[in-house]
Amino acid sequence: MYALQDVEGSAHDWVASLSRRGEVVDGEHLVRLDQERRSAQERHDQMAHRAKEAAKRVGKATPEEREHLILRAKEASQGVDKAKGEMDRKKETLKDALFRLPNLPHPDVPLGGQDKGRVVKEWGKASLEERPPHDEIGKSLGILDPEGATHLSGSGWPCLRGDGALLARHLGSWMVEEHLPFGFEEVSPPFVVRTSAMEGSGQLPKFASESYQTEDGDWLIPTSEVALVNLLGTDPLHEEALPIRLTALTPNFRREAGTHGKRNRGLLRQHQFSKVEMVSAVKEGDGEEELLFLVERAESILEKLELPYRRVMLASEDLAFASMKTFDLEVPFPSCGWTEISSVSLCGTFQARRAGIRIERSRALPELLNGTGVAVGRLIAFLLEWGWQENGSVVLPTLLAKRMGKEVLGL
RNA sequence: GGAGAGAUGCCGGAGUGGACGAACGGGCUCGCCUGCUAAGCGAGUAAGCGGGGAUGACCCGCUUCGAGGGUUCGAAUCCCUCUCUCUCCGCCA
Repeated sequence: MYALQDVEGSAHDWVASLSRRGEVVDGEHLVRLDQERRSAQERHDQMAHRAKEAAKRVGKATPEEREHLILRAKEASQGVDKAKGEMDRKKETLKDALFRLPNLPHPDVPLGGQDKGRVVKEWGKASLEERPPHDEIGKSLGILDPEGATHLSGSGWPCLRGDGALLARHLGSWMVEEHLPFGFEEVSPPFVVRTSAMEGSGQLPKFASESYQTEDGDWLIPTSEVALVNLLGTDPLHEEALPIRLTALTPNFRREAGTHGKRNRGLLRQHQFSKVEMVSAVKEGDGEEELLFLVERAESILEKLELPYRRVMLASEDLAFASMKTFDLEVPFPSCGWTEISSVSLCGTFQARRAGIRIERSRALPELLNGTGVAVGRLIAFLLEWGWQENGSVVLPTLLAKRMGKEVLGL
């Protein structure tokens, strides 16, 4: 979201920048709306001034002149109502237009679509030799129960059992514990949020169809980013407290309508999945540095599990609504290739403005960032394929083996 | 779910129809005083938007006393709705 008062000077820059995302915006229209809003306010302010003066005169009037003055004041007051209605409409129109604009891509971001993402780092050795897909491995080990999930909930829902459930539980809490020493506060937020929260972090108004809405009009969080980001807006932030870092392990709910196929099977794309999320609020100007910090946090998870990955800078058309710059971490699935397991985004002041996140006694807004550190379901899926052996068992990374109390699943 | 109370500036807290952007206290800032982390004295201290001005100092106007609507010439003050907080009851993990 951009500031109303910036429209006049910046609308044309926005248009140019947004076109890099493939977003077509009519800049002339924005400028026109802004001019209309200004002149509407001028008219209103003048009339309100006159009406105020008239009302004051009534209060001081003698009984004889009173009646006459009230009549005049009444007229003035009616004029204000009209002018106010006009002004409010103009403001609303402009706000609504701005509200629908996504964040501006960072200049570093490569131009184009999905295929234009830039691999900026590779770690570990990616063996892509043929293996069964993770869901088959999981099923034969008895740790994935898609039939059970379907029986309960229909297609697209996860059900982990036995070592699968244990693995999910260990991975989730282990990852949170990994982040805590780096200045993160752990949060266990509500999984249901108001519409205003979804708007604040940028999931609405554009992507309503992607999320589940309750009968009361609230929403199941599609990511705990929604909860964590909006949590920051409860009270103004203390400047000395920055950077503020929050992390949470939560389930996330997405409709993901109409997604089937090889790349989406098993745990890869579900209506419910849990992940560890990280959110940071930093001083304006510190966003880029924090972005790398968060990426490295996510990478350290994979490195400690001795899993190969690559870091990709997303291209402009691939950015999320609120993001200006995003790094994805991808892992090489033998069955279906490089697959996202973490996504870390710099949102600048975009969300702060939408969600009303302020710094106490300061005009500056904080920059916000969010990132996955990392997704539990996809991590399990990758572990299954990565550790798979000809005899059908799955070798666990050393660190995890300790925690699980076993080195191999299925023996 | 039922009953009641409340929401005012950075904080506390007055204010029940006009002279209230808001008493008073605290805090904070600047200055004075005191010769030295105390006490005292004085002044200042909301934000947003629009206009003027050199995109400065500054000046003018509008809006804002939880949010939205209503009554009125005029609302922090009256009415309605909503949100939130607190207390009691019910219900539960």
